[in-house]
Amino acid sequence: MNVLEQIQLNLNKLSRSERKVADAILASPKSAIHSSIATLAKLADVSEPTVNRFCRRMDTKGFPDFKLHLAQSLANGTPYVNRHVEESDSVEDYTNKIYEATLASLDRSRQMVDTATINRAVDILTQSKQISFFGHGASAVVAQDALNKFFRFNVPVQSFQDDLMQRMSCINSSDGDVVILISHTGRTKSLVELAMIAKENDATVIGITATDSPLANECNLVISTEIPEDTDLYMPMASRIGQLVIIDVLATGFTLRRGSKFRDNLQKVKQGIKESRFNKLLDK
Amino acid sequence: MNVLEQIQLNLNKLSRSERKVADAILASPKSAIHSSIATLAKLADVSEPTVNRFCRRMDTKGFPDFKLHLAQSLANGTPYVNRHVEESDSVEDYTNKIYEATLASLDRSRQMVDTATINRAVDILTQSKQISFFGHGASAVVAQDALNKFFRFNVPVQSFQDDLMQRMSCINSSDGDVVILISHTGRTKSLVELAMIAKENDATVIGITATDSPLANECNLVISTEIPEDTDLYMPMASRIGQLVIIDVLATGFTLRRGSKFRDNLQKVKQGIKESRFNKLLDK
DNA sequence: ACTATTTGTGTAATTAAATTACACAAATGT
DNA sequence: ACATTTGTGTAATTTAATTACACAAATAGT
Repeated sequence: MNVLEQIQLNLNKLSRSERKVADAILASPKSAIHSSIATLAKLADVSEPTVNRFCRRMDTKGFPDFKLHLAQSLANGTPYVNRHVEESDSVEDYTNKIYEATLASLDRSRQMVDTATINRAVDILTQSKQISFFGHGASAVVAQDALNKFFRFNVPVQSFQDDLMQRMSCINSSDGDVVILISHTGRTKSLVELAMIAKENDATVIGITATDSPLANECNLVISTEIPEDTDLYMPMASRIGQLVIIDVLATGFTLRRGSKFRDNLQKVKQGIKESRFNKLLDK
Repeated sequence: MNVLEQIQLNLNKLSRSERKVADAILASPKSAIHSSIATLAKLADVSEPTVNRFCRRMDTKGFPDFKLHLAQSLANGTPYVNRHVEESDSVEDYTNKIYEATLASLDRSRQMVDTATINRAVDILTQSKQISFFGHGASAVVAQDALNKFFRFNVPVQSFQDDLMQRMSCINSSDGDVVILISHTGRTKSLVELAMIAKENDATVIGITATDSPLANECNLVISTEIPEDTDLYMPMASRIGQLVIIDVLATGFTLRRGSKFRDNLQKVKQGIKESRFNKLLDK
């Protein structure tokens, strides 16, 4: 796959002239991708066909194709890595680290997301009488965001931050109601209790939480979010970003499932908001 | 840097024929890097020079150079391109599109973030008597999240969703107070008014909003978030994710600046939360 | 509304690049 | 030492990319 590794690997299987080509490329791969076969041949002190043969030997179709592969190998420079913020970090340092950590976390959750579960959740949501979103702390924010999104759809939806309100809501829930519980760790006691109460009252409980957590075990359906080893002191919780995107996905699936009549409504809401804004054409 | 983003960005600045080329490439970037200028021209139904001109417009030296850049863009795992959600999309389709759109948006804002401004904002925050976070709709969620974060630091911080409360708070603000206003478009009337009120009362106003917007013009300091072309019906607002990360960065900068005594406090808060959770060792 | 100018687009010619064919040289094996 | 394989370069050929130019469309200015 990776051409640079490929070169490295077959280095001693090459002939003398081809070896010269390999050395020239390895010495400065960045400049190699911008040279023509002629300049590279000159640089390696071999003939042009030799360079071409070398490329073929590296399992590429020819010199241009080889350059393409080489470019791709070089591009995989910075895979989003979780580097922790340190006390001595400059603004640039910690800003970059936080962005990278967030990107890494999102990328990981993208790879982990189970679309079958998503689909099942959308199923349940579209058939529900009422939807409730509950969470605490950072997850309360996510619940609030979800409320915001689903509220536009003109469906019965609610979200409370207050524990008592949450409990009352769950106690009053019944068959056809959906309760979505959001928790990063899945260990928040009150949320686990909410799940139990809601289930007792025949509501469907969906958890956006860590797999195999106490909360997950009480849910009818779990959209699992990966939980990183241990969040250190400075690092902000990237997890809530992942939760938000899952809300986005659910909301989108919901809209698509509900059909066209529904989307007219969405458009109407968007239009309605416009009046509270400065017109784009008028300013300046 | 990234050619795919470059294409996406200049999409509406292209002529009709060049747009066809852009569409053809975006439709299948992987196959594009393996085609010659002739096949690509045929695919896009334009002439070869048009393809070449398109490449030049994307700040590359020519077609081969363009392919090189494209290859590099593709190599970074996945092409984070904003492909719009369509009615016919499957679960996998829209899930992927949303994740990619979010990742793309985050990646872009990472490149655009101005650390000097961040530093300035952290300066102001650390020296403030009180911090207020205000926003509406999706941005209210971000304000809430910010409250959540800064509250842990044991500094005077507040956030209201209610417009009247926000106004009263700004009216009562004074020198040394910081008001952080969050708005995606920067055109929300009430927020612009808040900025004016707060400024009149000598508070420092920081905006997390679009550059050159009415709101931005009223702020003492603007942390600018890019504003994408036009958000379509299905696509969720990836912008709030970017805003959240900026909050993360500010909070981190704030902690680092405040020194070690401060961080003990953070640890204490983290410890305090633990009691509301199921112990990791006890369950199962 | 018509003309001038700019801007965009394709055809054909040109140039540059890469590949192939072939010949010779070096190395290896008999 | 000779035959055969393998490697390498020169020159020819092919292919791809670019440039030059002409025409068409759109825009702006009488």
